[in-house]
Amino acid sequence: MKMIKITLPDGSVREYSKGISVYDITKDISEGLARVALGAVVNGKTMGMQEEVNEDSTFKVVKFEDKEGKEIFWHTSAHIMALAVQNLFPGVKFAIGPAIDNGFYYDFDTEHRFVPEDLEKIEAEMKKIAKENYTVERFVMSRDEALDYFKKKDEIYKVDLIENLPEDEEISFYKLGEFTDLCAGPHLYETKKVKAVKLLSIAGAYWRGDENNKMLQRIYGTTYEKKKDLEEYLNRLEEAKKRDHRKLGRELDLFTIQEEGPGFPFFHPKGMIIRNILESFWREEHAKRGYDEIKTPIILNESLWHQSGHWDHYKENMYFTKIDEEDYAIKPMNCPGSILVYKSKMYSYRDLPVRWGELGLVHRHELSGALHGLMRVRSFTQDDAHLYILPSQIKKELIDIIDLADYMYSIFGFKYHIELSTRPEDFMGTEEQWEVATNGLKEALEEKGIKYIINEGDGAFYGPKIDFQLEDAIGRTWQCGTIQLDFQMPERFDISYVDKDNEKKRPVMIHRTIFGSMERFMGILIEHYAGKFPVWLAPVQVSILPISDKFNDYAYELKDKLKGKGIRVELDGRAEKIGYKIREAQLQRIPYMLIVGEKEVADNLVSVRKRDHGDLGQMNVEDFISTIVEEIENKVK
RNA sequence: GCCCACGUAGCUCAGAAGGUGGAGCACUUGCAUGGUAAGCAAGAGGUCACCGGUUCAAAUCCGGUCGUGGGCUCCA
Repeated sequence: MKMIKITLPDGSVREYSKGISVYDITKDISEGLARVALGAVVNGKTMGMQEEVNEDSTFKVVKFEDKEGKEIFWHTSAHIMALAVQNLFPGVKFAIGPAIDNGFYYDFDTEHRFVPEDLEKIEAEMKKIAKENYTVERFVMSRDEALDYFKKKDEIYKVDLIENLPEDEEISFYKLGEFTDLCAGPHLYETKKVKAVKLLSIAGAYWRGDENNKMLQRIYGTTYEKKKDLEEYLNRLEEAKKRDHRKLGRELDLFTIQEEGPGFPFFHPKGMIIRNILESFWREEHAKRGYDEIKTPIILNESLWHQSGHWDHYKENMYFTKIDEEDYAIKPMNCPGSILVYKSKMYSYRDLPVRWGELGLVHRHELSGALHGLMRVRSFTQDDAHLYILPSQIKKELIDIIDLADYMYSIFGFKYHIELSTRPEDFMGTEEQWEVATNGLKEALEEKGIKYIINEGDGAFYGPKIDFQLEDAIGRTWQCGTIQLDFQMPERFDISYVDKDNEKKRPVMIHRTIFGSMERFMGILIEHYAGKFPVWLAPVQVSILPISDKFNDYAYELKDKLKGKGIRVELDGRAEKIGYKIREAQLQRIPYMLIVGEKEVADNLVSVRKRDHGDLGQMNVEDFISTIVEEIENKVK
């Protein structure tokens, strides 16, 4: 019998006979461990308890708490759901059913239209299956056997999947009761570990994510080992919903989106305060770093968009109009406008880099189903900038932009991750140019020691890009900042500078944003702060609340004094009780409430109540003013 | 754009097996002048998203359009 060596996390080595199961190894390490283990990471590969180990390996047990454990758990849950659906709705065809971030889904193809009541039925069936404790069996077939098996069952999606698998690999299957699925695994050994089940929603999804394919029905769900953990997760979802920027936007009177303008947001006075502060912050930081600001027209002649390549690559997303008999387009991007400014004169190599910022209003026709509050709109202002630089300046300029973005995000306390998008199918220019540009971005990131994910084929049509992804309240990430390196537009528009040798040469262009769009960034900010904006951003910084309207005179004096210091202050002089006024100010997330009554009037004081700290007691008016002014100036978080 | 669900007062929602619409909050007025998260009372406010069909009668049933939500696709 052949023996293999298994190295445990503590460094100790054990010997077993070849073909031993993950379960038996785990059991041998510790009986107790086998009860909580869901699988193991063996030589870096996650395996289920039923799988066999055949070579010398490092071996680490995984539990539900581990990322790999959740993946196993939810993947099996997807199969349990599939079996439940098969039991309840015979004739359903199965597509794919993976584990995702917080649960799993499975895509089904059936004439039956799933309705919410079905979810309850399926849920009940899943619980039954889990309780009856099926074991999940793994076996392999040859490619031909596998194809034959699914063709007989008319499982067209599985056949499609197998046909796209590499020719020489063995094909693994997992069998759960009467449900046998093509699957790489790994899976739970037995279903009884699944103690809490919740199906969350029904959605449409195209087969293989391609809109030309048939739309399947997807059911999303999640499961847990303990009922308590499921409840906790559902509570978290509820809490997150409370900070949805669309709800807070209305409650705090920041913005609305009306039926008359789907995807075209209306900014209310309080929303504009935040927006204007963000713009001032943006202008200050850019001015410090050698940027100048320009503004270019929203409507420009269609010929410009032919020249830029937008007509060929972006027409579907553009709006058009006519002026007299001429065709015009509403700009979907700011770059061509910026380039026209550049072209209006001659440049020496000494003038470069030229850095021009533009808070540019663009319009893009997004699909109606894609619109989402402020996060996805059809009209938005990009905090754009275009840099015209010498090829030798690429790395330094890229690094400076990365630093600027990092600094600006840090002011808000944002976490983000970076993605690098490479050449799309529909690209302009040559493959060599793309390679140089992509490597430029990679080098800048690597020099900064920043980790990034690569999105193959997701670049803009004119160049590769780095994206900064920020998270919203429920963990969805949104692209905000972007840096794009472009060799195409300079050529298309034949822009140049005069080099030392008196030759005209082509500058390199960088397109970049930090906020991304003012709209999206505000949406993210609202959710990030749950409406509790720090004092420097808060639309109303101080609310003065007289105990009764007898003290309104003092309150008005106080208001003028604060206003004189540039503080955004409101006065609630209504004949209401103090508790009522506090409640309203609190619901409006106003950072400071100043309560004034008989005692304060007598000694020129204010009683300070802070949004998240409650009553701070009495304070001298001047002291309060200097405290808050300092907080504003330092952009205290 | 596609799949599913939804659209009743400014907001949150109830109601309607077809017979001329309801609550709470918000708003207006009156009373109460109250010390750290909702004082009392009265009033005003809706062509039940829009268009069409069925019917003696439609907010309710049917069809379409628009919009919203969750996904897919796409993206700042």
